[in-house]
Amino acid sequence: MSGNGAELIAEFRARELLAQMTSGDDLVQHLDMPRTVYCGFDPTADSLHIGSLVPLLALRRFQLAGHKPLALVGGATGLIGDPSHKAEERQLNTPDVVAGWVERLKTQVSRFIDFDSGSCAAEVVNNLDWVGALSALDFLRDVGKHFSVNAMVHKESVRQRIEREGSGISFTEFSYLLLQSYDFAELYRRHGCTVQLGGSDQWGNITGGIDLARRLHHAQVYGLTLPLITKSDGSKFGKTEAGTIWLDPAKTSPYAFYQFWINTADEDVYRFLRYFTFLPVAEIAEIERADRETEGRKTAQTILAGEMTRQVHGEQGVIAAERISKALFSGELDQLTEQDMAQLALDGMPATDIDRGEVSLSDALVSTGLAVTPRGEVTLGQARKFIKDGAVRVDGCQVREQEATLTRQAARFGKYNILRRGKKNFHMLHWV
RNA sequence: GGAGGGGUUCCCGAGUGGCCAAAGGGAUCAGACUGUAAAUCUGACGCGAAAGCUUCGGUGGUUCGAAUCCACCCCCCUCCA
Repeated sequence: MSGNGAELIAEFRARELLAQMTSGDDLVQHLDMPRTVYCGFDPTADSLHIGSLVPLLALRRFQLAGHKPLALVGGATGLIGDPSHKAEERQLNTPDVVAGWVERLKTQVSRFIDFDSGSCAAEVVNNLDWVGALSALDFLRDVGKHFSVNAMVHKESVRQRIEREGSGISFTEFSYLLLQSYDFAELYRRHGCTVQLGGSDQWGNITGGIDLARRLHHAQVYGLTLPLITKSDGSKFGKTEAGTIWLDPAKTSPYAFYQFWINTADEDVYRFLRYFTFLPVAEIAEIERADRETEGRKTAQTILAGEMTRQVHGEQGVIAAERISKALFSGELDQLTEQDMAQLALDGMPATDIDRGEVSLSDALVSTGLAVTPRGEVTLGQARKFIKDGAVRVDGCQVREQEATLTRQAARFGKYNILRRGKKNFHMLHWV
């Protein structure tokens, strides 16, 4: 199960997953042998979001090619904060909060890599294990001595902050580079890790580690960065009006996750299939070709949504997401049985409990949060506007009466109503 | 230090005493069309059902009335030294 470096790198190129790599040919040859590869994930929240997917999947791609992946969870670096591409100094999180997040990330990261495949079985490591034990003096003498402040000041990530009036950068964040560099050197020492993956914003941190590994251990190690995911319309990838798309099903339901992908623009969808799925590039090209001849709805978005939801939420997640999507968008709401309705709520459809006998439609739009203004506020006035515009449907029927009232008696099965605002915003009312 | 230009609603950008909640464009949301698309067209776009209330860097002032005039302050830009 010895890898073939050229093949693996060609695969990355074909998927446009290669932003930069150090010493090109050397790295390709290096990857002819099974190696140990690492990528770090800092706990900046209680869950990873969709932006971490590309590096996470890259680790898996390396593993499938016969290399051993190490997923590093930044229990130490998460306490400091990476200044890269951050406009302002971060708020420090308390150690126990970060420790909690580390545990969550460990679990999340684990579903993407295989821990049971012999010599290339994955491992999760935590840099707090080695950084936590390091004394300040040892750190300054053994690590700090190898870094030139003159050079650091010129790094893009730092320079932006230094030149920026009124914000600046603390010594704490300034030191981040040293910590991440030390991680690489230490993973080389402990695990023989010789390759680091990361987003393209990590280039500076990765090359820092390469230098340090050479100075500390006379080791030749390598780095490879993945591109920043862009959208054809220029907006930021991974956000919707509802906010960040998280990997944690409690924060972004499998349904919402599925919907995120199904709404991918035609101009982006084939690229995303290459970035995010394990479908062979040739197969993706075939999908694209077939879609070109298709009238109407392309198949690519459905495939992408299915693949991604399966990867992140498993087969059950796909089934649930497809079930809700089908029910809501086919317009056949009246086909749903009471069990189906109960299931929709369990499957993660947004729902609000009503404990009164009746509510006015406009109040319901407010309490469900459907009546959001373009600026993001939830107001009664907006609820009225939506009703007037004909944007509101109750159980599939448009309601334009300003004074409309929903009652428990009229609810489906005496329990449920499905509110719809606009084309794709649904919310369940649950009469309790 | 000297000279000049500027800070307007989410963004860009008009507006120099009442007709300004403030032109126009973008973004956003909704409707039509469609594929839960794109493009296009239409509508909305500070809060409020309304009366009205809160906005034009900040604070005071002039005035019946100010985003618009005056004073001071804060911030940005350009040129000169």
